[in-house]
Amino acid sequence: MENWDLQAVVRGCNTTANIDEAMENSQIPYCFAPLSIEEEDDFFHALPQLFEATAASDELEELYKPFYPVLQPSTPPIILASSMSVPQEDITVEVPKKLKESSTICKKIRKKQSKRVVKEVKAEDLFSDVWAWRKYGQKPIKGSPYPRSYYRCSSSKGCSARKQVERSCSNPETFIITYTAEHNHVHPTRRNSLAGSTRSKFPSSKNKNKCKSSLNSPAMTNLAASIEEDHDVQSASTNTVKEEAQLLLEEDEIGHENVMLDVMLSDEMIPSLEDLDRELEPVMDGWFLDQFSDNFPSPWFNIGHSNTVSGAC
DNA sequence: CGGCTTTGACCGGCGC
DNA sequence: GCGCCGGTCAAAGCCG
Repeated sequence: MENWDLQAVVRGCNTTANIDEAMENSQIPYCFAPLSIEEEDDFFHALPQLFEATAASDELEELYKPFYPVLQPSTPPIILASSMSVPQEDITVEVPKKLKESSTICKKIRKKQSKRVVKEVKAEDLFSDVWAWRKYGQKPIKGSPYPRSYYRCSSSKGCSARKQVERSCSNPETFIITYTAEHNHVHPTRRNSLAGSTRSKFPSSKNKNKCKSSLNSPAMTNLAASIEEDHDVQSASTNTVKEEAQLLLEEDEIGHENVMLDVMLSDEMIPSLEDLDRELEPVMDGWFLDQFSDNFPSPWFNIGHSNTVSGAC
């Protein structure tokens, strides 16, 4: 184990405090009482921000559990509304007798239970993920014009963590990420090999591949892939590259505070802002340079609009 | 060579 | 029982 991890774990406890503080600042009410499944559902929909914080605290709790007795003697773990991380056995115990009598309902509950964490993020936040994900499937979803992509954690073999990425129907600018299961390992110090991660969907275009190669983060590649998928579906989109670039710029300015809060509260910030910043700095520097320099279209935009824009890198 | 994406096939749950 | 649908598998091919 590297020093990074140890420091990260120590600082991670401060992250919990950050969440605490951030939630206070955002005037999001704590909810200490456990909620019913239906209440949870409503609660999560009503308070997506808190939902994200919940996801973060869930993983934090798991991650730092071994250190609780030492590091949190006076600050008990925050009990948030979500109890979704409770193991299945525990859930079975908590299910009312009436529900137990109905296997169908139980199954429905379990199915509901399996969808643990749902996040709604903007496109630019899709890449802010310290985990390495491997795409293992994609399916068109009935009722949705956008396909759903299935990813499993490739940071560690045997990790059952999964996520589904789907563009929001109501707000196509955002993506709905559904996390299922939990990581059975700590955050990776490095992501997995990038080999193959830059494969183009359009083998005929070598230029596009080269553009993709400039993305040295698999998460960036995932984002690119998602956007690419979306643009496959939305081939009739009338937005030009610059229009979308402007849109992203505006979103970034307008939603800057919200994005920052989201980032602080999300699990991507484990183990700490500083550590992640250190890791992502070279990546992000290059990315933002590409993204917002005058030299449009950047590689990122080329990827996003590979169907509508000829490669120019 | 290992790990990635892509994509058709397969499987299980669910409703009719 | 049948068909639909969502989720997963696995082969093929690509990339560093």
